[in-house]
Amino acid sequence: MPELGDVEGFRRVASRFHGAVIERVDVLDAGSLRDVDPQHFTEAVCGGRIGPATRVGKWLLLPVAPVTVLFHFGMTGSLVALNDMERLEFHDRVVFVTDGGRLAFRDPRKLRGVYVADGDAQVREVMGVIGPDALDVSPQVLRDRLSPVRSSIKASLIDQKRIAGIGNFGADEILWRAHIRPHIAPSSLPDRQWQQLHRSLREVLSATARAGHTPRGPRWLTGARFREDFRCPICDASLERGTVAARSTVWCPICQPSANL
DNA sequence: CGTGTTGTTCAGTT
DNA sequence: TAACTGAACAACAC
Repeated sequence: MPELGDVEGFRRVASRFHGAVIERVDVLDAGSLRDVDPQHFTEAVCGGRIGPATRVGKWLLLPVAPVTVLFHFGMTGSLVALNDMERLEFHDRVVFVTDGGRLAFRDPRKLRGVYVADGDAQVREVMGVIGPDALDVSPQVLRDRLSPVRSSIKASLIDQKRIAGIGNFGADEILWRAHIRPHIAPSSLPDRQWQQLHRSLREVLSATARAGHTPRGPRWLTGARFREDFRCPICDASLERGTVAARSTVWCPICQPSANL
């Protein structure tokens, strides 16, 4: 699930803990703690006060001075606030017990996890090489960063080192709204399609960030993706499914023409 | 028991 | 070299 919008939702969950003090950390799965052992992690954050949560691409950063806790949610991770009544769930991996409630990193598949960094340099090191957040890129930056890709426009959109935050569903959604077929080479896009791509990107990402997840309503391709009839919400044509950039990909054969005329 | 999966990394190939 | 592809990771649903 976690793409930019989902992580933005998790950021809002975390922001409710701004100012809370971490009293204890329950590490239920040491493997979800990346590159740090439970003792070291616990010592680093216990007694610390939680600062304002921020998001960069698909990363969530939680300052606990003097360190920063980083979360990456892989495909199945989430961040949940638990009230005093609620019991832990089986897939809760790391639980922060604070004076303002409990915050749990939940992740059935354990593909990513929780990291800790000391200082900005280490934060950047943990996140690796990633491009600017997708919600911050101008039309010009978008074009400059994606156009060198020689495979497909979809591959360029989900490449985190070009721009950060777009995932598989988001890329399909953006390309569908821009009427661009995912297989098309960036080099073949005319000016007006780059403009349309940027508009669609803003539309999709701002809506997903506002919602805190990728909507699956009647006007969303992501909705149609899971609907029984599998039809385009714009033109009602039967959608097509295939593999692009090694990911499962859905597009409309009518709304997203295979060539630019 | 296969097949598929919203993310990333790495080994291997072009 | 750089770009690209596909398997692997872990766990679960179907």
